[in-house]
Amino acid sequence: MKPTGRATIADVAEAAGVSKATVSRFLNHRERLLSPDIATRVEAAIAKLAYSPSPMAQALSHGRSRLIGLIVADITNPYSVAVLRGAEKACQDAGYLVMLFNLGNESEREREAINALAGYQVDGFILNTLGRGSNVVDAVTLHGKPAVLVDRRHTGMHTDFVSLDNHAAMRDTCGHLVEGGYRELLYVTEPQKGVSSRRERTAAFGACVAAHEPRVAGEVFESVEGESDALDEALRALRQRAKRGRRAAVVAGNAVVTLRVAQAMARLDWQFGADLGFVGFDDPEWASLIGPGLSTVAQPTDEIGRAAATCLIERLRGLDAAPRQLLLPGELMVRGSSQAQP
Amino acid sequence: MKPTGRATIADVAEAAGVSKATVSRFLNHRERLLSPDIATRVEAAIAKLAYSPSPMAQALSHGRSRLIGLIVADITNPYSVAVLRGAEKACQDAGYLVMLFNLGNESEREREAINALAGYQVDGFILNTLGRGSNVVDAVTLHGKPAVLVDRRHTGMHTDFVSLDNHAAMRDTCGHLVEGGYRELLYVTEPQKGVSSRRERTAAFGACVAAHEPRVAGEVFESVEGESDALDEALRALRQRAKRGRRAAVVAGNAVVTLRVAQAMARLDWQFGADLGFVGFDDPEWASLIGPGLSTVAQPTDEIGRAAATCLIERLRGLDAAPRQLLLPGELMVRGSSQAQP
DNA sequence: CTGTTAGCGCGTTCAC
DNA sequence: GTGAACGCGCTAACAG
Repeated sequence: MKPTGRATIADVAEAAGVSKATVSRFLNHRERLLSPDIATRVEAAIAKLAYSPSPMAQALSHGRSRLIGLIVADITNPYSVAVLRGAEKACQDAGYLVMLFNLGNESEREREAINALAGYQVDGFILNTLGRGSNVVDAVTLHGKPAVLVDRRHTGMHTDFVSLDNHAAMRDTCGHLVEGGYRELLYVTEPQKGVSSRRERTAAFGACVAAHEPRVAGEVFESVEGESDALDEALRALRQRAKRGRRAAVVAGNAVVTLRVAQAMARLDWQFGADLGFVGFDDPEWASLIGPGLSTVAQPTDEIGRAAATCLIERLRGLDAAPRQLLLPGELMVRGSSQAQP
Repeated sequence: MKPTGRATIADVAEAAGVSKATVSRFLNHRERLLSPDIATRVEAAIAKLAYSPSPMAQALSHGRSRLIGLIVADITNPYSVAVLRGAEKACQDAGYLVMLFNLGNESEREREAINALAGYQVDGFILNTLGRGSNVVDAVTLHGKPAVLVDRRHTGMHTDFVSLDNHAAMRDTCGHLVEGGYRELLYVTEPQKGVSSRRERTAAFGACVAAHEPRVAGEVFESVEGESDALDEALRALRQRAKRGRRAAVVAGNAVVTLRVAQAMARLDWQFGADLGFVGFDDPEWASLIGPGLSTVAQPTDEIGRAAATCLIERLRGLDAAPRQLLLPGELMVRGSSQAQP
């Protein structure tokens, strides 16, 4: 066995008494048949030496690496992880490996990430990033690799896009609350900045309220990390408005916000359901354990990740269709926090 | 600009009017100075063309890829993700990229993972895997790459190892409970199988109880996914024993178990603190929101990941010391579930 | 059908 | 100090 520990194509060629090219053909162009005699000899040698081609050398020569670059805005975010999980699985199943780059919320590093990954000749990108300062388009386009956007779209970037169907999910959510008798709604979101998903959900909330006017009134509150006083105040104001017999409910834009609202409720010593209705986007495992259970909108995170990877791999296999848009449905998980109180 | 979109070393050489070798030396052997004149010319060309060497070609030729393979038993586990996060950051800071492989709890795939990553010439491995069927040693040794184990040690594998100091953490936990007047203790863990961390914690629990005997009595219960009845029964039995004035408490082996126990408490309609004391390993964000707040042992997950990566990178830089063992201290987060009830 | 040759982009001898 | 030549492992273009 060679010092490197791995057999090379040359070793196989020698062992089989043929040339490297023949071995290469045996591997890549299975369809064009080579004389059965030689084929079996090669096959034997390749098995005997436990040979498997070096992806790096293949990448260098043939240009494709069977690597997929996954760039995540913030790996702290459970949503990102859930997507990561689905995507990683789909990639593995298709014979691709995932190279991971976490931006740690520093959106300026996006370019750096793309370049670093492109250096390794990744075949394509899965992007779950902020997408502000849309020079990203150029970067990706520059390297000529296909990309899929997850959850957050970049303005002006015509690539495939996979996400929760925010509009439908919000419609279901608000419908459920209105039907349950809630009349004063407050949508709590993280600061929108340029993040498309936050903007979409906020817009959808506005549309839903408008659709139910004048029976229903709605407001939006941007919750900033660390500024818990403001959130407490917003919740108090909401309950004030609810005083004249109109029941009030909060809709949380994601799991982070849900956590903040739950903490605020604990500070105020209010009970979900009894004092304030609630539905939150994302369905963390602990949702059923808080108070009477938190109603949520469960995202099909695994499917989203899988769909993103599948989309990308189809492109890698040559699909040349117009940019697609996959909006996957969420599932409303009704628990105690949005049940009518007897 | 070339069709590939990226400048090669040849382009730089031509632009600077020198040979490729000179450019290569400028990059790698900065110490040995080449005539200042040429140096500046090369530097200019390299900047003008925005040249950066191809890691793949480097890997192929020089043998090192600046890639680190990270194998995770189950990316669903928040602990794995937390480690992943710390490791990824440390790797990035040191100029390495992470290649991710998720076993999805199929421990047989460990070999496959190692081979796949080795194919890409990863410089080393970070392993957070089950480590059963310890043929892994061979596999890693075979490829001659250094590795560092996180959280779970593989029997007979002499590599660096990073983990929580399970023994100390358990000592603190039990000490806290005993001090708080709890006398009947139940340690709930996932089935131990071959997982070293679970065995260590269980053993440490036994040792702690022994140290406090005969004032304190302790039992161990293995909670299997889906078999919630058995868990409910174990908790009832615990409270039975506590009847004669001895207060009872549960210690949960990790966040998964904590979740199961919390669900059981909800089913039984018992309150943490009032009906049963509780401390759980791992400190999920929602711990403070359940009942009066769940006491926990917070693992320094970020440091663990960072330490693992740092260890490995030191090895890659040539450190040739005996296998090290880093046991990082946990932090006891005291909340309502283990407070003495008035 | 198969072997020979020429690169992919880079590091590293070896001469000059 | 610097350039030419070779090899890393593999694929693709030509021959035969």
